[in-house]
Amino acid sequence: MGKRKNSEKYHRIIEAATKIFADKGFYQTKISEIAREAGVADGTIYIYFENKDDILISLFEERMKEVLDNMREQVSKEGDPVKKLETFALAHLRLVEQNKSMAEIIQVELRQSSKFMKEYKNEQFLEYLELIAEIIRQGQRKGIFRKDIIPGVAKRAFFGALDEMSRFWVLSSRKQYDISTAARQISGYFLTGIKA
Amino acid sequence: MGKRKNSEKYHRIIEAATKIFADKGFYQTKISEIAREAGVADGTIYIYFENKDDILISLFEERMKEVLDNMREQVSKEGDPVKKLETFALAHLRLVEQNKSMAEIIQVELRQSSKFMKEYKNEQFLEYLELIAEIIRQGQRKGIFRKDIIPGVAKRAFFGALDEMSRFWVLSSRKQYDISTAARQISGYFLTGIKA
DNA sequence: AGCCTGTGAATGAATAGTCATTCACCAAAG
DNA sequence: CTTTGGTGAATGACTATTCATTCACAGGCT
Repeated sequence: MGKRKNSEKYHRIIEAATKIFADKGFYQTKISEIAREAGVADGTIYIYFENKDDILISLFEERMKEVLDNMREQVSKEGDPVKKLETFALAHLRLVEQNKSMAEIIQVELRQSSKFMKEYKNEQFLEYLELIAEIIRQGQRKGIFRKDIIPGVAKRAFFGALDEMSRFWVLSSRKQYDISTAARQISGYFLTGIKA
Repeated sequence: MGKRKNSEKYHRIIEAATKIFADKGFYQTKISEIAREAGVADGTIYIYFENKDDILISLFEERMKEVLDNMREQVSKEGDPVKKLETFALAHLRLVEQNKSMAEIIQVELRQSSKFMKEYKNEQFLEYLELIAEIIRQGQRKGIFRKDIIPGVAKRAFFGALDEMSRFWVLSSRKQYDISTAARQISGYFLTGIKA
């Protein structure tokens, strides 16, 4: 059954689950609801996924890989570490904007995942963070960023700032600030703060 | 039953729940486990709380009020907005350090709250954020912080940076950086970034 | 072409287990 | 004897998961 992941139904289910998980939360979501949304029978879901957890995990991996690749590419287009960070911020927030459901899941459900799937290490996410650390290290090597900045701390601070902004975005209905303004502000003062 | 909240058992249950929610997550936690941990019968819990959700909500309100008051006091001791923010960062991270279980719950479960308790607005938390915004506004009035900073964005960025740092703290067992170093770094570059 | 048959995807009703919540009963205190 | 706080086994609702059955189709046979 190597074709499971290529199947159209596999993707229909993932999409349905993304929508409903984001809407009601993982535990609140019934398999039968996902099935209805995807237009398949309850049982069909178990042809494509091992269990409910597996849907959530698959959904991440499917999407995060994509996001990570995309981000890597965008960042690598820029040579200057300062520009790289600006690009990262903007791209991150744009991604959230364009993909609200997925963002909600990452915001809320993934946070839980470390609990209910102790064994599941979210490699992709760690790599995503590492991307930031790498940019910072590069900037330090070039003498653009202060040497006393600890990349392991800074990457989290930068990501955290963006992430908190996204949370606000995702959870509030009316958008008070537009996304590029927010991105500019965040990368703006962050950069000023770490520049040599 | 006006004495419910003063009762010793009430607090024992809250404490037990805090510990177990943090450990396994809200949905994973059985009432019977909380009861066992608190050393009471299952039914007793329903004398002190309406239902499972109510335990979580009470647990927050009980604790957040305390935290908020404490933070307000510490911050108000400082006159200078720069110092206020530094104090805030350090106090926040210390709080996390001293209260790992509660921090985990805020990290993970509170994020969900808007899902599973639609009606529950977390006022206290919003006030906590507003505390940061207020400091920033004050700094702007005094001409210490740049006028083009949007307090509503900056408060989230600052909190987000701290929060992401805490997450790292809470979820990782070995502490790579000590807390005051992290606090100094974060408030450090944040401040540099927003100073006039 | 028409017929038969093996295959496996898909179905959804039935199962099986889990747990929040209740409540009939207890014991201590007054 | 009555009240009160407490108990924990029993209840009942809820749902993830299973599995016997259906169905559509491919391709071999006459």
